Amino acid sequence: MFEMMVGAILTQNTSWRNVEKAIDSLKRGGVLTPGGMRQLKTSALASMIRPSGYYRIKADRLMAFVDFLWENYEGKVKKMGKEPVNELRERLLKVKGIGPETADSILLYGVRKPVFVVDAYTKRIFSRHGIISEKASYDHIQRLFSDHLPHDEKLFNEYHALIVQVGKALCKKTPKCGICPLKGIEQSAKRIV
DNA sequence: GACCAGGCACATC
DNA sequence: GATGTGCATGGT
Repeated sequence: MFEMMVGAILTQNTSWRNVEKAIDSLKRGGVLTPGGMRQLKTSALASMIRPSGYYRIKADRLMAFVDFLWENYEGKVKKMGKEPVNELRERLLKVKGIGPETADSILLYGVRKPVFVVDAYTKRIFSRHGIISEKASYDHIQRLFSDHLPHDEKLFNEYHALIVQVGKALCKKTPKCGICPLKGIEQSAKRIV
């Protein structure tokens, strides 16, 4: 689903609320498709996604991704989804502006592959519980989940959604403030490790 | 008005 | 290989 892939890039270090405004503007402009977006000038795209912040950089990144889609898959998300996950992930990571989290979001939410997405919330929650180190690498954290959970797209999708939900409610300033709503997930977190 | 948000590339040491 | 910095808007 192209919209989710665009969202994955726009949400880089940005709240989803602001991303929605940008997505709406793309929808209204009728350019929320690989073909429509490719027709745009980068500057025009940039002004449409302004509310999502870092708009000049993100316009470049979106264009790089759309070019990638056209150069390799005739602009078809479906065709991209047919490629084996590991190969696709490697290729996505080579696109400028797509790092591990964005690549994995595209794989999970865009083409429904069972890939676990690690984000700031995941790190914050699980490191605060002493389950991972604060400076654990992306790959390390991902492997932790990947090795202990069944590879099920729906499960990963839901699990990530729950992490985001808890993460948002989580106190950001004082790691040990004691009022964070985390007690409930502690058991489930430990169970998978 | 300060601080933060579901990253990433690039420069520098 | 680790660490620092720029990118920018909108909500609290």
